[in-house]
Amino acid sequence: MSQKPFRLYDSLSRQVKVLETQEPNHLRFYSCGPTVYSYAHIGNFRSFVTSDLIVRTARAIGMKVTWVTNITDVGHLTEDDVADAQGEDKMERALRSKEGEQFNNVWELAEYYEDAYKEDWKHLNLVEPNVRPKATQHVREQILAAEELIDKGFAYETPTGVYFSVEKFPEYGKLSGNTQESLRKGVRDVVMDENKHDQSDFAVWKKDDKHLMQWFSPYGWGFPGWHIECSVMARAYLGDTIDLHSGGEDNKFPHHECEIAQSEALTGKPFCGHWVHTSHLQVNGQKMSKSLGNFYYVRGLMKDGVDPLAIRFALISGVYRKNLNFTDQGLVDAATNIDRFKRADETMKAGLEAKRAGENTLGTELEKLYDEALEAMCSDLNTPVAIAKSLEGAKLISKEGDSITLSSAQSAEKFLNLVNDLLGIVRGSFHLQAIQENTSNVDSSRIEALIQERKEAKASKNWARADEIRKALTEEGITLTDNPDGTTSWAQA
RNA sequence: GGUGCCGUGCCCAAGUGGCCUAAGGGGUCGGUCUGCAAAACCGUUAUUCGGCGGUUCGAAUCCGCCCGGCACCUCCA
Repeated sequence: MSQKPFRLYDSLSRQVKVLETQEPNHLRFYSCGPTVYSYAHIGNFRSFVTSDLIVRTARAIGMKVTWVTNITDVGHLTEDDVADAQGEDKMERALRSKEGEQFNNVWELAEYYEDAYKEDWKHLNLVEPNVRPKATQHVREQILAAEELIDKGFAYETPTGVYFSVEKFPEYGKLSGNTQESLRKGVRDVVMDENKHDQSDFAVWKKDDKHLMQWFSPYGWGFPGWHIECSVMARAYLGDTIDLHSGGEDNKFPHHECEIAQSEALTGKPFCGHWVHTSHLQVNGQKMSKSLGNFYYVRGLMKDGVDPLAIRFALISGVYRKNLNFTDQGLVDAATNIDRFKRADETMKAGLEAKRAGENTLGTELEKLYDEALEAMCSDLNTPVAIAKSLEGAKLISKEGDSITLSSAQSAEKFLNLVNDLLGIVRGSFHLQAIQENTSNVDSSRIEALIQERKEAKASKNWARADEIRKALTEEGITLTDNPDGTTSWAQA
C-alpha cells in the first residue's frame, strides 16, 4: 500500500522529519515508562499519551508497530537526574513515607503502584503495548552489559561501582546539547566522587550491600544504574537499532543521553533514528512539582466525577511539544466535547437499528474529514486540528438526529470507529456512572416519589407546584431533566 | 550563568511568508424546540496575532531591539 509519510519532530536533529523505519512498514518503538514508587500523575500520562498517539497514528497509516514501554521497578537515586548521583533511593523513601506503611517491603510497594499504573492506563484509553518489560526482569542482561562495557574500554570499576567514561564517547551531548565542557562546569557539589575519572561519568552499576533491592554481580552485591535498563530492554526486544524512542522532556538529559552512549558503545551501531520528547504539563498556571504538591492523579479526578476520557481529551487538547496548562475549566470544556462524540455515537447506533431508507448524506463529507484528521496527526501530531475535524464530523452526525438513514448511519459508524482508533476519545472502556452510583448516598426512592408527584402536577397543568419541586431538588444538588419521551431523569451534581 | 521554547478574541488553543478579512472548543448573546427550564440544534462573537522598528509586491508567520511568561541544566514525564 502507498503509505502516507508520518512527520514528527526529532529532538536529535532538531527538525521535523519523516519517520523512517529500518524494516519497511514496521516501526520499532521504545518509550520510557514510569518508576513505580507512587501513582503516576497526569503529567506522566501526558507523555505516555504522546506515545499512544504515535502508535495509533502509525497504525492508521498502515504501519506495523512493535511498541515496548518499560516499568522501572528498581529504585533509583532521587538525584538521578544528575548523570550520576549519590542520593536517597526513591523506592526506599516511598516505603518509609506515610503511604508506604501499608507495604511489607519495596517489592510489594512496586507491585501495588505497577497495578495502579496499568489501571490508570486503561482508564485513559491508552492502547496496550506489545511488551511491558520490568527492569528487575533484566538485571542479568544489565550486569552483562556492564561487563561488556568494561571489556570494550568504555567503563571502569571503582570502589563504589562501575562507571561509564564519558570521554570515551565523544558524541556524548549530541542529544541534549550538554557538551562535556559545559557539564564539567555544571557539576554540583553533591555528586563529587573522587573515585570517578571524570565528574560527568555516570553509573552503570552501583555497589551497595545495604540496598533494599540488590543483586549479586562480579562487583559484589548492588543494583544497576538507571540508564542501563532502557538500553538493555530496548535491545532485548527491538534489536540493536530502534526506529523511535520517546519520553518526557526531562528524560533528554541525562537519561537518554546516557542511553545513547551506552547502547552505541555496546553495539557500535546507531541506537535510535528518531527521538520524541513531550513538554511538561502545567497545572493551573504552575509547574507540577513535589515541592508545590500540586499533582493530579487519574484516580483522584475520577473520584471527583471526572470522566477519564475528558482527562485524556484535556491532555491532547494542545500539541505535545508546547507546554500545556491543565485547568479545572479545561476539564469541563473537555467533558463537553466528549459528550458531543458520545451523542454522535448514540445517533449512529439508533440509525443502525432504525434502518431508515434513503440516501447516504454523510459518507463523502465524513471521509474527507477523517482524511484531514489523519493528515493533521501525521503533521507532528497536531491533535488540536485532528480533534477539530473529528468534532466537525460528530456534529454532522448528530445533526441528522432521528432522521438518519441506514446508509448514513453506516458511514457514521465507520467514521466514529476510525476516529476512536486514531484519537481514543469516542468510547472509553470505563463507565463513570458505575462508581458514582456506588458512592452516592442520596435517597433515590424519595427523589423518584417527588418526580412522580411533579409529573402529576404537570399533567394537571399545576406548573407552580412542578417548578417548586424542581427548584427544591436543585437546591439539594439534584438536577431534573424532562426527556422528549415524557420521562424525567435526574442527576447529582 | 549556560541552553531552548513561547506570548493569537473573555478563557483554552491551531496556524510559522500569499488559500488568514486567523481553524476548533468553552463561554457570551440571539434564535429553534419546550408549559417553563435543561439538553440538543442553528446563528453570533479578533480588519487582528505582546510592544516598537526593519526586510518583502505581500508578515501573526522572517530579522533586530524591548517587555512579559515558561522549560531544561537541579526533585519531576
